[in-house]
Amino acid sequence: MPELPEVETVCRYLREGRPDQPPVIGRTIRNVEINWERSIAFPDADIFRRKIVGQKISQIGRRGKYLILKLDSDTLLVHLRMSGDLYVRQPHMPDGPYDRVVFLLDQELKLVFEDSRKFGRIWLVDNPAEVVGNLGPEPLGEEFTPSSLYTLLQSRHRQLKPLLLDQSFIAGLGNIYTDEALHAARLHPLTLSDTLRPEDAERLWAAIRQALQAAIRRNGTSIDWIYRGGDYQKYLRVYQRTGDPCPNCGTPIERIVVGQRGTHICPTCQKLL
DNA sequence: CACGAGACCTGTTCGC
DNA sequence: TGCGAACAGGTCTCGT
Repeated sequence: MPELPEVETVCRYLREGRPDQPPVIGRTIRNVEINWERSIAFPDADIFRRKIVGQKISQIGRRGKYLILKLDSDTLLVHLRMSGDLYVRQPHMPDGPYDRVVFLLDQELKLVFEDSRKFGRIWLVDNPAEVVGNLGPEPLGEEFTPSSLYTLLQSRHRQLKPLLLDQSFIAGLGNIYTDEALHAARLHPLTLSDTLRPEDAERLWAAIRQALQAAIRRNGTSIDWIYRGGDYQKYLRVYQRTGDPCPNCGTPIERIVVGQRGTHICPTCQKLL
């Protein structure tokens, strides 16, 4: 499900609430149900339970695709991977078949980690850098500039798409927004990173920021039945639009495979340099 | 260092 | 209709 815009949306719902979901800030974790132990990456499930019970959630943030919940004395990190979701369930709402970890809060509220494919992971650590310390820059942050991207691209000799998906290069891009950004920047996904000129890097920089910001404004992209809310899928230019006309030139969008990931390009607009 | 394959999982869709 | 293959928003590990 989630890339940066979807995680940002989940983060905002947890922090600020939404019509069917009260905010989670300030609530105390009274107990935890762990229905799939491997969802807990660290520490072991019994230690996790013992440490987390009684702690209050004081802040909620995001780094790359990680949700970061500050507790009284530890930090809870959640990565939703492919099919995860994290949201508050009210007493009248039924349990679901994919509830992997359920945090029981005050007032019969539950913070539910739902994850059909079981790829998602949760950490409870003293220092969040233990988990997110190796991430690359935040693409919407101030330190990410056209020239910093150009320098980073020059420092590697890799195909653009796998490089943009590498979270230690830039944090937060996934398959959807990488395809969207490369198309908007008119760059072929197999282009080698150190062949870009400064103006190519600047176009890519702008395309990445634009795609992420526009998707956040639409509350993210909903492709499966799993994700509730966002509607950026209506505005996708190439992702899962194989055969549809390119919004720039009308050429049918093609699907190729790059680094074992389905990849969507316009063969006219995105020429290999 | 760069790259490809395989693993981890379950559910849906596609093709015959 | 049925059934296996292919595919899905992610990341890690291993071998070359």
